[in-house]
Amino acid sequence: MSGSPTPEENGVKKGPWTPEEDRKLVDYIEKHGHGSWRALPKLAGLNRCGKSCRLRWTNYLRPDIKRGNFSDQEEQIIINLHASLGNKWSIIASHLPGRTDNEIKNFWNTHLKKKLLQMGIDPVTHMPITDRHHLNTLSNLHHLLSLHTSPWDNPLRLQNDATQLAKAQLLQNLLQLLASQSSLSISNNNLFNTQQILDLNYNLPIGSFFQNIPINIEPPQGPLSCDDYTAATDGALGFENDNDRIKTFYDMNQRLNSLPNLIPASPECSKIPTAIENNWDDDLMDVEASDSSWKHVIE
DNA sequence: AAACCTCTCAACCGCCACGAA
DNA sequence: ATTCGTGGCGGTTGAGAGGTT
Repeated sequence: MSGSPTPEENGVKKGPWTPEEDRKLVDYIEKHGHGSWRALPKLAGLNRCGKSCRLRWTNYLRPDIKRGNFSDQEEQIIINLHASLGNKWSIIASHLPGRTDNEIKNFWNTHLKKKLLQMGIDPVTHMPITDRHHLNTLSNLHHLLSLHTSPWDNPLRLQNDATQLAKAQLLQNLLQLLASQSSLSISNNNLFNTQQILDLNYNLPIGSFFQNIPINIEPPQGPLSCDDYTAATDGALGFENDNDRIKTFYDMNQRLNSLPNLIPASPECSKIPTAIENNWDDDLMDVEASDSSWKHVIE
């Protein structure tokens, strides 16, 4: 509080609050409201600075504060909001009734940050960590894929979008890594396969993760246009309307295409070795067997 | 049992934004 | 336009609880 005397200068108490102090603060606020925080301590008979009183009330004593562990749903909301807002704890807290910014900040720093790192996701950018150290453990991928929720029928679709995007990008980066390490070039056809893998991991009809393209049609030969999406959006996937769906697909594709170019320079480069192609078709499409298949492909 | 280490989270600190004078 | 008072925010700290050696 700039301009205000510091607690030391005033000789006011610092440190943990006693039950007696809590009672005084609650009693006063229940009877009179907090009014001016600066004036409150004196009026309530507390040897504390106003700032300390305000923090104690907003972070701990307020009657509407929710106690206990964060639910999975709350966790997802925090992760998603953090992805778009960054460390705007107070705004994030406003989306979680009963949770304080301080509590969310602590939860982020002590749990979620570590969790994302373990999953191979940078907690700052929310993008997959692409260095070898993180990519060389299949568990990162397994962690992501094992989340295994179907976003389309989930009311928290927005929250899941961030996770989906992260998954898609990790897969994309994995493909890139494969391409760079084994002279294997990745074409859009492979990207199409990536989409199929995601569809299967979400238990969606083939082609549904990014778009509702029937399995029997030719994979697109270039970045998908808005018209492609429009044409592919027959059949509901759970979006409120086609605009939402198109926007989401378009955004995802744009982000995927913003990564370094994966398109081979010559047609022969785009040919995948048969063994690997078979793995795409047979093993990687099999959700149950996907762990060993991924390991096989990486090896 | 004791020493040490790690983790959690309440509380503090410094800075900033904003409104009033 | 400037200063001052206040509330609010985000980063950081440190006490204490719990776990490990």
